[in-house]
Amino acid sequence: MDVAVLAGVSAMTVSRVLNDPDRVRAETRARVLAAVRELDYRPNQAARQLVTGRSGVLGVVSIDTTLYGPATTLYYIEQAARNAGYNVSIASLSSLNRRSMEEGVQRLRAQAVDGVIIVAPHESATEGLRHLPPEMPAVAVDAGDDLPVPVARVDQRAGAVRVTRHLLSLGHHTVWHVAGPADWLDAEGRIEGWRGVLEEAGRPVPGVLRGDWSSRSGYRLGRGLAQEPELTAVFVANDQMALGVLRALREAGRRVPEDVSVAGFDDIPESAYYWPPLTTVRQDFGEVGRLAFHMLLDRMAGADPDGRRLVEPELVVRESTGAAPG
Amino acid sequence: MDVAVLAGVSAMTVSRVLNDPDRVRAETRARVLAAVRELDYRPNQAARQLVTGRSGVLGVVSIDTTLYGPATTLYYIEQAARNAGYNVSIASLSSLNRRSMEEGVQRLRAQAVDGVIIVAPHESATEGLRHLPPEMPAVAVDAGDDLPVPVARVDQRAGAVRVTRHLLSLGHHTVWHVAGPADWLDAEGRIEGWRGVLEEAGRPVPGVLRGDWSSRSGYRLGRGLAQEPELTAVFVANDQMALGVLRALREAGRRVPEDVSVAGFDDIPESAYYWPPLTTVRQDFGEVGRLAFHMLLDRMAGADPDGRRLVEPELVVRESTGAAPG
DNA sequence: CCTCCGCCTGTTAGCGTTACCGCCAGGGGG
DNA sequence: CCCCCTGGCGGTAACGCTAACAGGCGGAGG
Repeated sequence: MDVAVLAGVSAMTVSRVLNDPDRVRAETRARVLAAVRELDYRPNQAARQLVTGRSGVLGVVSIDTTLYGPATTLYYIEQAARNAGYNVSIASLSSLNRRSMEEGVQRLRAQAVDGVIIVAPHESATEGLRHLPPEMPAVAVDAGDDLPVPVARVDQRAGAVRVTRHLLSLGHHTVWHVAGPADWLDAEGRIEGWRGVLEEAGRPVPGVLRGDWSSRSGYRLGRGLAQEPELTAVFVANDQMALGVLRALREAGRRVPEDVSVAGFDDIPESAYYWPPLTTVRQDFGEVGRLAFHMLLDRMAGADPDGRRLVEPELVVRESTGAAPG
Repeated sequence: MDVAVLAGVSAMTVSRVLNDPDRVRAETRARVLAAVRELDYRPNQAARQLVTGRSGVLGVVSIDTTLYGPATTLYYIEQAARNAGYNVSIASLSSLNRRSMEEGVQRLRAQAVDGVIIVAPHESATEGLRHLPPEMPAVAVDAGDDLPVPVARVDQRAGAVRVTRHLLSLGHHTVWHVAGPADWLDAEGRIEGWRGVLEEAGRPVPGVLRGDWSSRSGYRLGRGLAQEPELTAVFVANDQMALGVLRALREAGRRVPEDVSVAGFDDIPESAYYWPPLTTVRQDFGEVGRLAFHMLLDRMAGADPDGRRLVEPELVVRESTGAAPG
């Protein structure tokens, strides 16, 4: 090791200076650090990992990171990880099924990551965990509560409850719901919250319409909704689909919010500029990402594998919801 | 090595089976593979890297991966990398400046990645490259042409030319432009294309308005635009800002496209559902991502460091642009 | 029958770092 | 005055893998 020679010490001392500076005399330390700078020395991570067993890399396996939610969560995980000195390796899933989830997890495993965060509001998350060795620290984001690992998630049900109550309080007799795909847990959570409020209030519960989160599907379902004479309020499971619904209603001549109130979910940055500006439920993806990372850190330090943390969503009332007509 | 013992061969033979299967007799190979499966053996990447010098990990340093363009590019880079057996480590930049760019690059360097892709349509990309050792294979996405590495990018200027010509062909006397931030190269490219067409046609060139890519900034600038009596056509540098402009114009009572034509850039999935559906320029971020990865692969194989690949954007005409009034 | 060559497999060494133990010097207590 | 203990540092081995070379064995050619 050149640095050791230049500083006139042994390789071991250089190692100590870099890993446990206090155990070396200040003067020696200074000499070593000078040599490090002089030679622009960078420790070889592979060699370090070989002996310590730690890589300093975390793995994130996530569904389509093109979507706003996952992308934002990933972004904040990465930020938090960086601040704690970790690097982040990603495995994006193109399709959501057991096989691709397993493949993603295996890939990160092969890379010898120190821990794994699974961002998959989907039942396949369970599958991913099955393929993780039991001793591998893991955390799930937006997953179900029945997993054997800590879970950080937004309280989808609470958000749906708030927005549905908001609509009822405006005098609407009932509220329709455009939901996300069936196997997505947050889609289910939003349905449960919505249905719960309607049942509790003794209101009729219209059939659930299933979209795929895209504006396109929102538009398609919105055209159907526009034919419902009774319709005065819709809760759409995300803002992109809500955009499609808004357009379908307008094309059918139904005014928002005068004839029909529309609410979304997520509060993506654009929704405040929709026409009309969208009432929605803000999910703090940043908070979820940070939380997930810190839970993983705790887990790596040997903490309780059963932690669950809920992030409260927030109702954001804009102009797409209003008093029931008539 | 347990696998070697179980298969009754040496460690070396196991290594050969895994890396260069043809060099080992079929029968032996089968016995080794059986042992590998039996013990669920996974090679230690750190040890392999220590001796081969290759990690099988690529680094991507990117601006805010929350934005649609970077997120999509990253997604496709990751897909392409996975198919080629590489893992991807990310360094997202929270702010775009030399320091954070340098920090991101250094972090990936410390992790000993085999190659780096810089996704930064920004002058700071140059800075990032300066901190890369010359022998480190690198590729830049959407960067300038003056970099000493291969560049994959969408031809921003061509896109701007097409959309501006489209607007002039509809009879508009001139076209206003809401641009992106000053130090973003693609913002500059779009300005150049737009200005070039106007100058070539001998039309007046209105002053450039500067947004920050957000709908919010589009709305703010749109309110100003709505006061311009001469205004009949606007080319907005991305779809999110265009959404803000649409809303500002509508609020001011100026109809789109009857009074004012509005065009965007990017063709994000939602723009087809704006009101009215947005005429825009489609950038194939997927193609750019795949291209960037394959250029990096070539570069790692020792290919020409001066490759440049342009992806052609495509004009998508929808309903937000129409014939000039009067 | 011997030799040479090519195929297959084994042996040895080393990648760069850290864990573990041991050595040495100096200070405090017996 | 000697011994032990502590702080600071060095030596050695080991982490798991593969590059490079070595060697055995069977078949082809002389």
